[in-house]
Amino acid sequence: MPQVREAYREARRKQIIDAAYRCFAEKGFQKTTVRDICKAANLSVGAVYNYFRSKDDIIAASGEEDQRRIAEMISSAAAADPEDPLGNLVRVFLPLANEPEFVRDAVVTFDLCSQSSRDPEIAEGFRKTLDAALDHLVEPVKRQQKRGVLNAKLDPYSVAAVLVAVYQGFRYLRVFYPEIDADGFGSVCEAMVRGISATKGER
Amino acid sequence: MPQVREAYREARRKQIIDAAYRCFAEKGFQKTTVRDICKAANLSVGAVYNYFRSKDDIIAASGEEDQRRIAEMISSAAAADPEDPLGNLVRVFLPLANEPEFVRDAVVTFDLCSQSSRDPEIAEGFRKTLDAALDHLVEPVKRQQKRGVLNAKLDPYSVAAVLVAVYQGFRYLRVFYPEIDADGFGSVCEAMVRGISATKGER
Amino acid sequence: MPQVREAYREARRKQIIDAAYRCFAEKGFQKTTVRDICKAANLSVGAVYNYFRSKDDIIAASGEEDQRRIAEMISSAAAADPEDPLGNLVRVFLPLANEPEFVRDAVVTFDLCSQSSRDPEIAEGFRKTLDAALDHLVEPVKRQQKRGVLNAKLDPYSVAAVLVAVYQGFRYLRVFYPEIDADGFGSVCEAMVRGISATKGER
Amino acid sequence: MPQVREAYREARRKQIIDAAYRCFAEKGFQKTTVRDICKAANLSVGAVYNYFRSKDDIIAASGEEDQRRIAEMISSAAAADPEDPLGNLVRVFLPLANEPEFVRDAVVTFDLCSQSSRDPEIAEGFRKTLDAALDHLVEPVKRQQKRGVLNAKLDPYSVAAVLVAVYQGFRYLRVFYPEIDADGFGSVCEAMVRGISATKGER
DNA sequence: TATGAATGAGCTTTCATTCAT
DNA sequence: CATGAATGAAAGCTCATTCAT
Repeated sequence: MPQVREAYREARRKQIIDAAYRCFAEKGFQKTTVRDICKAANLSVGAVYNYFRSKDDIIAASGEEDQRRIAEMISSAAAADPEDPLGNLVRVFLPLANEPEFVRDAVVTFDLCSQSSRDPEIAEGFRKTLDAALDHLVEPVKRQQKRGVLNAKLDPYSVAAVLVAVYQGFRYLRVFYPEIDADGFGSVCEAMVRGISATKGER
Repeated sequence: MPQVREAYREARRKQIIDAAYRCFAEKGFQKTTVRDICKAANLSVGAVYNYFRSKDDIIAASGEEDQRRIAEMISSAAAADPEDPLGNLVRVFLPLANEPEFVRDAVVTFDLCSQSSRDPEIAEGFRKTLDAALDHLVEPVKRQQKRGVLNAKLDPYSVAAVLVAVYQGFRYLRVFYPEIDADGFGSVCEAMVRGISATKGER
Repeated sequence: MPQVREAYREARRKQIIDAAYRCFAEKGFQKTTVRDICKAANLSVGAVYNYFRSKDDIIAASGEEDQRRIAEMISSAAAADPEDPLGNLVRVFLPLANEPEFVRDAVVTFDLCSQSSRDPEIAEGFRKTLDAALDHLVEPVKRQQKRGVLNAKLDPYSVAAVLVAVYQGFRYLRVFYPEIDADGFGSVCEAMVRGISATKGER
Repeated sequence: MPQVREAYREARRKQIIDAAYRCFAEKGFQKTTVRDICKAANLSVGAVYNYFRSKDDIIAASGEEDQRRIAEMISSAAAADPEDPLGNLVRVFLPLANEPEFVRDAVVTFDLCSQSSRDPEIAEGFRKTLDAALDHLVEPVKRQQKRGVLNAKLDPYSVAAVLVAVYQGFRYLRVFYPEIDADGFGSVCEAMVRGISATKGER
């Protein structure tokens, strides 16, 4: 019985988080009112406060969801092509730039980032999932280094960090340049990956 | 006389923008109240409204200032070492990561980024200076391509874009990882730059 | 349930309008603050804004109420004495001059009048009820003309207009002359009404 | 020399009052800012405060001016036709309804009226000039009564009051009905004046 | 649990007035 | 006398949160 009740609560929470995420994407955290969220979730104000202690609580939960999604995408993209996991990242992520949610979600991420620096609770959840994302990259990097495909002298954590940085930096630019040349960007990225490939001397 | 008057007005505006920037860095745009800005600028509320039409106006001005600063840093860094302008970027920018303002300012940039997607006026000022920053990079890239140092097949605008992306992505990570290994990050970047260097075949 | 809900809302609206009217009479529209109204209505600021979109909205509603009251008085006064409806108007309205609300309400009407010339929303509601008031007068005037009591050559709408004008003009004077001789004023009015009576030749 | 200075001050005061009156007509007393008045008068804020102690002071002066104008018009209209001074009033005042300033000025009068009930200083100036206007009417009324043209049994002050009331009431209606039938209104007025004329029995 | 009316602190902005120049 | 930058009280309005039903 508590099993059922718990599942019910979880479903409601997810319903609220999803609604909130849509609102946040559209209007930002601060300009989204609790009423906006309630309306979007088809719930009354009181109901929402049964599942979350405060608006900040909803923001934090939304942030974790946002990061969880990114981490998931990274790990599945890296796992999809064991032969060339890093190259596959570029092939998987760049086309996303044309999805309508791309900018919408990017803006939420950057909003979260700036909130994080003020609210430790948000930062906490954020970092946890960012850690997970990085871990999902470090592993294939190490594997490729062992296989002699990547320059073994480079710190695998740093490589993973640069990859994430390039991705987030691309999202950042994309916010301002909807017409950005994603393919050109991808070509430069691929060329750069060659720069961290193992050469004869470094093998 | 109008010369003096105008200079006076400019000085006051700068005083307000600087104060506002500090507040924004500390509390974010929305949580910063106009009164906070006034207090930080040592001015009365009415005085501030003599120089700016609204809080949004101050945000927009702050945003332009933020971008102008970045563009300036990029152009001066690229100009400092004509032999290796791109490599110099890494050498100039990475050490900044340890400055106390690094995270503080990064957070403002990302806040601005997310505001931009909602407020066209902010986006306008932002994009203008982002354009300038990119232009300052495209030029040395082209020069290096002509000199046969960089792979001429790559689109110079895309190269510039990736460089900016890496920088902003690094700032992003730095917000969450104060302990991030900047040197390791730099090493990977340098290795990557080698990936876009001209090789014999492409020369 | 919606029946009850609706009735509840209407009751609250009336509560607010009444409180607002008292404030407006005492201090005028502009000098009455929303907080004044809230205090007078024994409600919090937020509560009031649950029932009205803005202060102007409250003013408009108050204005309609004000006009509605006048129209109602006119129509009931005219209906009370079918033999001499116009004469009855004088008999009914003049004694009101001694009521304490007389000046208080007059001032609201004139304030509304001047607001109307600027705010179309207020003017709209105002005119609608003024129309109704005039209509309530035109009908008895026409009836008296048919009965041969009033000069049939006069435009009944103009007669109604003059009657309203005399009433409002009297209120106007009363604002400045609390000691005005209402009976003398009434005598002159009655004499004037004789001037628009049908004479042998016009019968 | 003080003569000249005094004349200069008077000229400036009039300049300000006129500008203020235009502003008040357009936006109402409360929504007119001191800056509006200064701009309309082509003077700096400080300059205006050299001639008036406060905004209320300007309003009061404007009000006296407004009433002075009406009193002047009444007295000159009544004096113009010694044979039929009252009839002449109708002939002079009704055509004014088509002047563009008619409604504009009416609104100021009603605004003043409602301010008067709150501000004794305004009321004071207002009443003084209203007294003058009434006096200018009482005299010809008395004269006509002596000549046996008007019913001598009526209180001349009340007659004057009704005349002013009709005029102000007409202005009031005109605010809401730009299309009001002024001629019809005039005909009714003339018929009414006949009602207060002396008849054989009352002569 | 669900509801949504009520709360009131706190926000941005305006504006009458002062006063150093 | 003229100027207009500076002041700061106070305005209208919003919104996170509570709580009786």
